[in-house]
This record gives sequence, C-alpha cells and structure tokens, in this order.
Amino acid sequence: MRARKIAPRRAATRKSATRARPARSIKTVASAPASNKYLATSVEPKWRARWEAENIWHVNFDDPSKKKFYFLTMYPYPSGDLHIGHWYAMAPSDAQARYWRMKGYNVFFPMGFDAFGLPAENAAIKHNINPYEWTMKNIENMRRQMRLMGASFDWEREVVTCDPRYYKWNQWFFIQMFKRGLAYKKMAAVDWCPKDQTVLAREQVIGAERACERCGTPVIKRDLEQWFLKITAYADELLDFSKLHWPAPIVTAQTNWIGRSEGVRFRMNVEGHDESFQVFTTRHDTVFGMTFAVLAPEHPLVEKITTPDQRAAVSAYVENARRQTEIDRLSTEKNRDGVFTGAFAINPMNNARVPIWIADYVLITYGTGAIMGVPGHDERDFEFAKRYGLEIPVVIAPPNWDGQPLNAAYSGEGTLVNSGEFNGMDNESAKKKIADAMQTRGIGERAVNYRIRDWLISRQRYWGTPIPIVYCPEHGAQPVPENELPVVLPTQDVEFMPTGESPLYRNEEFLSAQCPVCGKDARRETDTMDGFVDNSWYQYAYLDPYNTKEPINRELTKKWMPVDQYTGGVEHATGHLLYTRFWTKMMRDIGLVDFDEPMTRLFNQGHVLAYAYVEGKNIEDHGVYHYPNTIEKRADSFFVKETNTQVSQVLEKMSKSKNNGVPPDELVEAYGADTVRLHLMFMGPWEADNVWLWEPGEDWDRSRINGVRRWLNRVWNLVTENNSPSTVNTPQSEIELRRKTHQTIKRVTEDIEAFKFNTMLAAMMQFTNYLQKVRESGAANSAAWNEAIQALVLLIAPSAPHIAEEMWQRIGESYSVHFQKWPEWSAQIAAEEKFTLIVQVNGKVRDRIELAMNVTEAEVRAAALKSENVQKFLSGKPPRQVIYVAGRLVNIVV
RNA sequence: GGGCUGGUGGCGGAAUGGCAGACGCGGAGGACUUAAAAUCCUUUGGUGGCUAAUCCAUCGUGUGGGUUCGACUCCCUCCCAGCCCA
Repeated sequence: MRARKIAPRRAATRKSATRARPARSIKTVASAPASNKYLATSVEPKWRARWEAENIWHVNFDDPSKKKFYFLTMYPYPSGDLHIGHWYAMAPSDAQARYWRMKGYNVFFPMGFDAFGLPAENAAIKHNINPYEWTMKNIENMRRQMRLMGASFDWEREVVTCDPRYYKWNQWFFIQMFKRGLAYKKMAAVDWCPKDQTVLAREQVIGAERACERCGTPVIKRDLEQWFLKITAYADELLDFSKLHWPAPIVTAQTNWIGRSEGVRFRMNVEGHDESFQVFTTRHDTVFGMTFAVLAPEHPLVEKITTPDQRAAVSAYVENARRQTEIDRLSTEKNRDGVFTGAFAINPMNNARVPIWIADYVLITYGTGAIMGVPGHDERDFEFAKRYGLEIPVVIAPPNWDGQPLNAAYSGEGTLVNSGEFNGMDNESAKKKIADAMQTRGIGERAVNYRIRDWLISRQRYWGTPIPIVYCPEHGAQPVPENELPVVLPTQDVEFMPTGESPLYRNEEFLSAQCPVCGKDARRETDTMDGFVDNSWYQYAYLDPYNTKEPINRELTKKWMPVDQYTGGVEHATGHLLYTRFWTKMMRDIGLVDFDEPMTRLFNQGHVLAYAYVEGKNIEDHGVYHYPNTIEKRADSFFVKETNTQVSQVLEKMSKSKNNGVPPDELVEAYGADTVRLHLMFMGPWEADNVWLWEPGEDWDRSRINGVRRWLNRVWNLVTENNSPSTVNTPQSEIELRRKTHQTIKRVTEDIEAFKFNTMLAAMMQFTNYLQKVRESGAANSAAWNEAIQALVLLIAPSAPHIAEEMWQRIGESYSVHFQKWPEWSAQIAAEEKFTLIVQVNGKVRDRIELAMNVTEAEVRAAALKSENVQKFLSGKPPRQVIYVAGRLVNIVV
C-alpha cells in the first residue's frame, strides 16, 4: 500500500519541488482507501451540483413567513477572469448572507455584470472582435469561476447591463430627467483623454499627474458640448446622512466632495465700463480689507476690460494658465503670480477703488470665477500682495493686536477695525450684519456655494448606452419617443478606432433618424452614457430583470427595497455611491419610489494586493505591466526573462489591468473552495488591505493557507470520526463543555454580524482545540458532546458551506445545513462561575487569585490584601488607596 | 498642500481604559516512520535570576510629553507608511 504510492509521488516531486506540494498532499488522501478522510475535491462538486440542481438559492419573493433581507455586493466588471481579489469581496459577503438566511430571513443575494466600458472596446480594436461577443464570452467564464466559490447567489435574477433590455431603461430615465431639466447639454471645459479619445468624469481622472484612470495618460482640457445630469439640484439633500448607517469615512468623503460653503455673493462694478462681475466669499466680514480683485484667466470679462498697454501681458498669461493643471495652479508650493488688467473695480461697501488682476489661483469652475483680494486675512492673497507690493490693511484685529502690520495673513477670530460702521464688532456677528447690509443696499445676497459639479455623462465611445436624443434642424434636441426605446447599439459595420468622435458618428444607419416632432430627417445623438449610469439603479433591476413594461417592478420594490446591507470597496465613495443616492432621489421625485436612500447599511471591505511588475518608473508613467511568471529576480532587482528589461516591483490592488491577478481555479483544485474562502477571511480584518505574497522564482506563501486547511481537517476528524463519548465524564466537565459551546456561539454570532471574520474563525479554532482536549481526556457525556459538534458544524456553515453540508449529513442530520436554524446561546449556560482576580500594586500585576463569581467586594479586597506578593510590597504599612473593579481587578496603591 | 486611516513578536494579526501578543503561520524539540511527507505532543517577545516552576524580576505596542490608581487604547508634539481629495 505504502510502497505503491511512493514511486509516482517521487517522480512528480522531482519536476517541480514546491508547486506540487499541495496537490500531492491531496493525492495521498485521494488514494487512501478510507472514505472518511476529508477530500475537498470530491465533497465540493457534489454539493454544488445538488444545490444548483435544486436551485436552493432562488428566492421566493412572496414568502409571507419570513422577513426580507436584501444583501447586495458590488458586481464585477467582466474583464475575463475572476481573480482572488473578487473572492475577497464576495466570499465573506456570501458568508454573512448565509448567516441571515439561517437566522430566519428570506435573503435575496443577487449577482450580475457591469458590462459596459472601455476595456471591451479596446479589446475590439486590438483583436478585431465585437465588444458584445468579448463581453459575453468573459461573462460565461466568470460565471463558471464564481460557481466554484459555492456562493449562494440567486442566478435566476442576474443582470447584464449591456443587454438592450437593461439599457433601454437607462434611456427611459434619461428622458424623464431631460423633460424635467435634470439632463441638459452645455459647453464645458472637460477632461479629455488623448489616448482613449473620450471625455472623463472628474473621479475618473486620478493622481497628481491628472491621468486617465484607464490608461494612465495625462488628460487635457477641451471645450466640448456635453450632456450633464443635474446632481447639484440634490446637493443639500445628499448631505443628509440621517437615514443611512454608512461608515464615517464615506460620509466624510461625500460631505467634502459636495463641499457646501455659506457666504455672500456680491456685484462689483468696473470703473469706466458698463460692466460688473460677481464675487463669492465666505469671509465677507473682511470686505473692508479688499485691496485688489482677481478674475480667473478664463473669465469672460478679461477680454473686455483689459487696457491696451496690458493686453500683451494678459494674453500671454491666459495662454499659459490654460496649459497648466489645476494641481499646479492651486499648489501652495507655487509662487502666486498674476497680471494687472489695467482696470479698476469699486468695492461696493466703501467705494474704494481696487485694481483688477488676473491670477491662475482663481479657478473659473469654482464659485463665480472671481474673488476679492483681502491680503490681511487670506494666506494666498497675502502672498500675492507681498509679491506685487499691494497694501495689506488689517480689518480683523487678532486678540492683543498691537496695531502693527501683520507678518502673515490672520484668518482667525477677532474684532473688526478699519471697517466703518462695523468697527468693534466681533467678526462672527459682523458676518451677519454685513450680509444684511449688502442685502438691504442691493449690493449682494447671502449665497451657498458647492464644490460638487453636475455629472458629466457624455462619452465619445461605442460601448455604452446610446443617449436617446434626436437633433432636428428645426426643432433642435428632441427625446426619442418612449415607445421607440431602446435605441439599440448597431452591431454591424462599426469602426472602433477612436477618433475623438463616437464610432456611432460614422455609422450611417444609426445616425439617420426622423424628428419626433415633424418627422423630417434628423440626426441621432452619438454620445453614449457613462457606465456609472448603469449601476445607479441595478439594485432595483435585480428584483425583476429585464422588465418589459416598466423600469422597475413597483410591487417588489415596495416589498424589497431599500437594500439592507451593501458591501463594496471604499474607492466608490464619491462616484458610484453618490450617484446611486442621487438616482434614488430622482426616482422618488418622478414618482417611482417613496423612500430616500437606496442602501441602508454599507460595509467597505479592503482589497487584496499583490506584486505587479511595471516597466517605467511608476504607474502614472503609463508603464507596461508584465505577468509575474515572465519575471526573474536577480539579486534585488527584477527583469523580464526574455528581453532582460529591468522592471520595478510594486504592490497594487489585484486587477486584470495590472496583470497581477491570482486565478481561483488552481487554488480550488489544490485546496478546495472552502479553504480558499476561509483563508481570505482569516488573513486579517476584512476592512483592511491584505497582501497576497507571490514573488517570481518562488512559490507564493502557501504556508499561511495551510493553517486554515489543517483546521478544516481537524474539524472534519472531530466531527466524522467515530468518537462515542467516554464513560469517565463528570457533571463538572459537562457543565464546562456546554459553557464553552455557548460562549463560542456567542462570539461567532457577534463577530459574523460585525464582519469580523478573522476573530470569528479564531473563536472556532479555539473551540476546536478545546474539543480535541475533551475528546482525548474522554471527559464528555454524549448529550453535551453532540450539542457541541452540531453547533460547530452550524457555525462553520456560512463560511465553509461545502464541508459543512457534508459533515451535517455524516452526523445524520437532514439536508440542508444551510436552512437550519442558527444556534442560540444561553447567557446562563455561557456564564462563568469563577474569575481570575488581577491583583495589582501600583498598577503592576503582582498576583492572580481564582474567585467565585458571586464574591462580595469586601471578600475580594480581603483576598487581595492577604496575598503574599502584595504583603511583600506593603511591608507592614496600610495601603494608601485600593481601587476595586468588580469581576476584574484590585489595584493597591502604596 | 489638505483630509482620513494606520504603526503591536521572525510574519499575518488579537486586545479600545484593567493579565499585551488570542488565533494562525514560521522556528525549536519530541512521538510515529527504514526515511520523508502528513499527523499528533511540547515549546516559542527580549534580558536577567533562582530554591527549575502553573516561578520571580525587568524591559517592551513608531518618537517625546500629558491625563489616570492604571494607557496599545484617551489628549498634545514629532516621525513614518498607506489610502482618498486637490
């Protein structure tokens, strides 16, 4: 038996010493005659097949006996391969969804694909394949890989967003917004990626280099007519998080992104012109300290008011400013420079004549594109005034101010001086009075400014939802009639090479249309929608995918929305998570839903990082990413094996585009899906980023995954081996076993609800270790032992669903473990009878005393003082103070 | 530049005002084996001590300070890292 096994195993070992290891260990088990060994590769496919055949995760939406629970995790982009990073996001979500199911809820846990986007189109260009085919092929593969995980997704309600039956409703929503003025077209200076030849939304431009999120190319500004959705109309409401239980960092990020500031807007006249401009400020209490005004270089007034002798300098400056990035312009490192226009404005509060400058630290996109220059109380204005020798009067006196000029701008609280009738007021009340004065004198009014801008949804690319608009020479932009939806993407004769105009523009058949008003020849809009549109409402679509009659199923929405628990990455804070909130508010206002928020609770998990190998200095350099298996490590440097090019090793979030994704398939083959799931949950806290260590030339760090694999083996043996309880049990040992069982149930329950999967598993491991000791000592009676074993299997079930199902069957229980009641703990059984009293002297632990739980305070104090170790420190004197913490410790101060 | 989060053994991490290092990996020693793997047992923060054991002392959670009977935990300073925003 043993001899037979040796020969083939050795042969295999020679070939690849390290990589073959896990497979080898399983083979050993596989060829063993005993069927009671844990064998993931036979257990897992068996149960997956049965679950799928019986369709047990399909939810009956109308089950009146259970409360609904909508558990949603972000769907993936179908890039082609699932990697272990996807599992990191999905498997723990699945575990919690299963937990709620066992708690008796009717759990809906859907999955789908975020199927529109640039990679499909780029693949089309590169491999001459239709984006639809590319996407669908990828989806098929990813579905297969996801099934390997054994997740409890309800696949019958899958949604694929590139399906015309889906994006039809994107178009329908767009038309509703268009009719209400929430979708509009305007000329705007937008971020343009010269490589991808398309416009990008603000959050798609990343890093200090202002690079395209997809390809890393630095973006440029272009003036284009673009479609926008009016998210700013909801700015105030989006600041209200009272109906959400979302992580504080997301709330902060959205609050800052919206960037509400209260102040005043007032008008300043230009001397000698019939022109004026508006200024927004939050520091109107300093208005008397204005010694200059600044317009953004792009401000339309610049052209009109610049004097002939300043024209040349102004033009040169404007030209230069346009070429700079916003980062450069706002950087505090940079010298504040500008050019005088030759014109003067009048401060409406004191009729002071102030020079009008242009400077690039004023942005046309923020506020009114013009500011008042108050150098005494604004850091940037101060620098600017210093540079150009402008006056720096003090109008807010700092506490104990000596009347001398300031060395730096003072932006704190103080008393008004040099401010006419407002002198002597503290600056906060002066804010109110000055705003009132401006309003009564008709100079200006209180105003709120937001940092958030409207949502730019136009994309000049093919693979997205066509914007349902037709341009008639006579009637202008007209929405496509709703009964003609969807406007379908053409699949024939599409030229994908990016030119800066949508490929749809050169498709005659798509382009030609009739005006919905007059029926005459018209031209179709060729821009497509940003992919964030698709996932702004996909949570509704899951309830009734591809509804043919209405955008959402109202009846089911009433029953099932909002989402009870959402999980996904923190990187969506100011993109998707804000857009989807906006979308729900819009849906409410057009009468589709009667609630305000789409997802009640949110949890942000971290990511799996892995080494990526990039040619070129850094990521923003638009480097080429090489697969780890093409890399060789020499000394401490990394080289591409074939070309000898040196590359740098960087830790990056696992992703297809960085070529550092670890595919799940071979891991599942070697360890089983349950082990991979557990490993991902045990690596560290779920909200943290975790590193999947895998260096070229070396095998990845398999030792860590062996930990959970070994644990599963131990559990398996404990549960399945014939271990009829011994006869040597005592009442005391039974009480203790039950206590540990109930304590474990408590810990596991609390941890799984709090997404603390790593400590949840630690609790179960401790319990397993304890049970092994109990079994060895034989100190258990059968009732308590069976309770312990049953509880253990049930507690494992959400995290390692396959092995749990098999064990459940082997202990003679009825299928399926996943629809059993989650075990409950009794506080009474879990309660300890004794505790260890910590005895400290001056805060240092000097003794530990076992005491009964019900001792009195006097008894505890007496016991502590009696301790020899304490007496040693007291040396006969009475203690100065004794701190008593019930059930925990006594601290004796000497 | 701003905001947020974090910094704990050889490693991943646990402990959120009360025994620092749970649980796991790795290491060391042992059992089983012809041998190895697998498995199981013991041990494992540093230093020192002794009457050698469920022992004692001492240091120890990025830095420096503070609050407290008591600080990984709260407050302030600085350093470093990561993420987000500009």
